[in-house]
Amino acid sequence: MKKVTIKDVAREAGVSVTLVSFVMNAKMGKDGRLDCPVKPETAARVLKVARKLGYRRNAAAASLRSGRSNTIAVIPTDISNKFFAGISRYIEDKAFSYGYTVLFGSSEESAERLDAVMDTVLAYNIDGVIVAPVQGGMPAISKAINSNIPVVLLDRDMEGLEDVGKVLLDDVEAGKMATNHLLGKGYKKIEMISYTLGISTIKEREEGYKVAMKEAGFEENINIQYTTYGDAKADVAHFVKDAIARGVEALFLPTYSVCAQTLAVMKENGIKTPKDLALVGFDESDVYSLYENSVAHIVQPLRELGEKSVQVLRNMIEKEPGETTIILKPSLMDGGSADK
Amino acid sequence: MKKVTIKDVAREAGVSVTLVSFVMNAKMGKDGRLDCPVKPETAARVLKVARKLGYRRNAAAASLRSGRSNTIAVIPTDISNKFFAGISRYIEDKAFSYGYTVLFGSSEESAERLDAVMDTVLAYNIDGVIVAPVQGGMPAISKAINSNIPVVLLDRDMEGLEDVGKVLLDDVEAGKMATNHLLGKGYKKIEMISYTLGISTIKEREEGYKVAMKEAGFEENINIQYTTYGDAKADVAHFVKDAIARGVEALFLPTYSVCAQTLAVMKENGIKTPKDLALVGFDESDVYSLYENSVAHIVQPLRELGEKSVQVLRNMIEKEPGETTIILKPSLMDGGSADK
DNA sequence: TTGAAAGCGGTACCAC
DNA sequence: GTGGTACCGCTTTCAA
Repeated sequence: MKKVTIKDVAREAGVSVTLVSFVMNAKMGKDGRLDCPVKPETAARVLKVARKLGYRRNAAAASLRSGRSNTIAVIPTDISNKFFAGISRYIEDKAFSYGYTVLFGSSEESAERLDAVMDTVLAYNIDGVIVAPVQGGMPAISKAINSNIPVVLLDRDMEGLEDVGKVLLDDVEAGKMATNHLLGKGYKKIEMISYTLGISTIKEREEGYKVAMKEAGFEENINIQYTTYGDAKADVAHFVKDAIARGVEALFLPTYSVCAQTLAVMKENGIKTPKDLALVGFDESDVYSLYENSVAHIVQPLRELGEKSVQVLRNMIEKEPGETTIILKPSLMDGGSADK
Repeated sequence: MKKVTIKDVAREAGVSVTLVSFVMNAKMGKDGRLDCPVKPETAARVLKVARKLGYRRNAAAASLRSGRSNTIAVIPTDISNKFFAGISRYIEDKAFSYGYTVLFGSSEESAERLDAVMDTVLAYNIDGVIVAPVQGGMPAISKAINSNIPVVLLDRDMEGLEDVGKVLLDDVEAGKMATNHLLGKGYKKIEMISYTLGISTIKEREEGYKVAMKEAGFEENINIQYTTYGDAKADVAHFVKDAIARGVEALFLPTYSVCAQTLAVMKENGIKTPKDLALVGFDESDVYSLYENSVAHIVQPLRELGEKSVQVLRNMIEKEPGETTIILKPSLMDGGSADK
């Protein structure tokens, strides 16, 4: 079986290529099954021939001619991260329902990689991009905007970009929620271990923590320890031991990875939660329920984040009016690690 | 900034489009930096103009004309699975080093979805496909083969497919290894909880388990409980309690998901490992090290699996000779769950 | 309803 | 070394 083109179908069906093109692109209205200016019988015949010959549209040709590809790109920072892996599914489903194909490319939390992926993606005549910005990723994202490709920022905000859509979590609220949960249980010496990643998300979670502590009258207890993405292991071990020594009662860990690191350190050193140290983590993972004492954590509305980002992008692509910035609310999943 | 084409560059640089095409496609040899029949000064000028104008090759046009896209597709069964997420990175890196772009599309363990992804992928003039077969996925995979697109089966074998490359784990060996590890510790009543997924991988792990048990003289202890992918939770709870009641000493869990389910059941019911039940799991996860008593597990050589699959695919695409079936060896990561 | 023909932006082949 | 030009397969006027 070799490449079957629209011409082959046209010849075999005894019609022009135009007709075949019409038929192949016809979405069927909810009534019977047509919507194009082609006689039903002709359409049926074309369809039959196409199927018989195993015709498959050449996306490259279609995209070249029409300038559209019905394809959107999604660039998460780490595809193996449960947060993005979960969101990906919702994005795919929603995109599919709009007739878009989705291409994934991970930036691995690197601006250079983001730039490379963006180049590839732009070369493919993509209709729009959903991207989670990384530190220093501004130029790469600007490229898309300058090429007139609609961009939606997902999960992380980035200032100074014009005409971009945004679908974010209310991270300040998330920080407050986690902190208030611990405060509500009666903990007072609550601290954070955070990343120097320089992304909006984490900064706002820190902000929420601070606000909640202030409001509760424990401003003097506010303390955030910073580590670096990638080699956090040693730092975290040090922080945790130090915290215990200083009588810290609880920690808010604003990402899954820093939480996993912390749990590892605690396990190695026989530090029990919540007895020795109460915890609230972030995002979902099997680890939270399987850990000795299940871990309380902030949950993001993955489905909504995924679906909304596609919706916003679609509106931008089709130039339809609609919300362009959407902020969603987190929720808290309780667990033994926050008990008192 | 609007679309800049090769023509714009040609005009601006005062050369023909042919020259621009040459220059844009020139890979630089390790010496200075050319490899094409273009005078260096001309090449430099073209390059400068291209950069100034912000030229970006239109992949659709290139692919349409040349019939190649320098793009390969990877279709795992579940992108959020640590196994595939890990492999993806190695695939991307290796593919990149060969000058390929990678497109991902998950089949979600569904033949229908695999078919849809395959259609999309074939429409894109893809040069080759790396796919993890799902049950009933034969027709979808045949499509690619019939379209003369090279196919490499990753992780799972599927019989009756001609001219496909294969990069697999020695799953019989993995089953033996896990079982022998437990036998070596002195366990005798060793059983398995497995899936009725109907994929080669799991069947062979079962085979390895049986062989090892037989060789050790415990043939009469061989017992495999089967559950179904998706709704294993209740089954597993039942199996585990039943196993305990029957005096089973150890379980070999041949996938991450069945292992995670088992751990959840054990935690809920206060069943301790290895005291009440010894375990050997499969694949990697943070869970294994963070679980109360760390979990011994079989590890697959992700890097090799990923790199080899790209290599095999490349050889097939370029019609270069080389191994077309590669079987890699697993290893075992010990953990407290297998102690005695 | 239908069809002819003009490109979309590159690449490949050939001539100079 | 360099340039001219016929396509790749499809969509999209425009006319019939």
